[in-house]
Amino acid sequence: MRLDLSFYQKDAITLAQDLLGKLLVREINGQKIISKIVEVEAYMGPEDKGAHTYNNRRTERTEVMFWRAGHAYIYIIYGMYYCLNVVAAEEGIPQGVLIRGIEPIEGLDIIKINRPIKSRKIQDLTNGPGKLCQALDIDINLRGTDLVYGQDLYILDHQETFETIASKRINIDYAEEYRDKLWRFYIKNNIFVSK
DNA sequence: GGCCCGATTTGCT
DNA sequence: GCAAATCGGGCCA
Repeated sequence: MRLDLSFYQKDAITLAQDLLGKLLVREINGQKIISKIVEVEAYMGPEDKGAHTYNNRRTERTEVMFWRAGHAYIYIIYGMYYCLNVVAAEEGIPQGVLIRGIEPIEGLDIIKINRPIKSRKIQDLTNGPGKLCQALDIDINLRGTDLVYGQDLYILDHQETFETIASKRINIDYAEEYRDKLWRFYIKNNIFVSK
């Protein structure tokens, strides 16, 4: 069953943990790629010095973060990769959850076409925020996609038991006291968690 | 208009 | 382990 609006209407730290183990679905021309979310990071809006929306910075890029929860905040990083985030909290509060790692469940053939790599390790297909966007053919055209009511990208509920690990977020050394917050969460021992 | 830098990945040493 | 790749966003002039 698809997650409804109320699922997303919570703070990003809680949403991040709740998203672990859920199934991310990408539909392209009627074809489905289904994957399990195994690694996430929370970005806590105006007060979080590690977030794009620190101090309520509202620009063309960050605009979607201020929208109603359940939209896709997508941005370009290093001029060549995309990152996917799920907007959290209430409208006007720019919090979101970065998806950093997913485990392919269905549509692995499509993933391999979207992301040709030399490595024969299957986890190298989707164990990173830029990698998984390439694998799912997610780019700037999907910015602002509605995960609650749209068809291109959405998330299904899924029950499963696992152990969650909390750690520091990756590559935000500039975030001062927010650098050491344990706002990265991942499923213990899952090989699709980034390194 | 110009400059600096990044919520990353890859390939080479 | 480390630096290159590569370019739009943000900010200041």
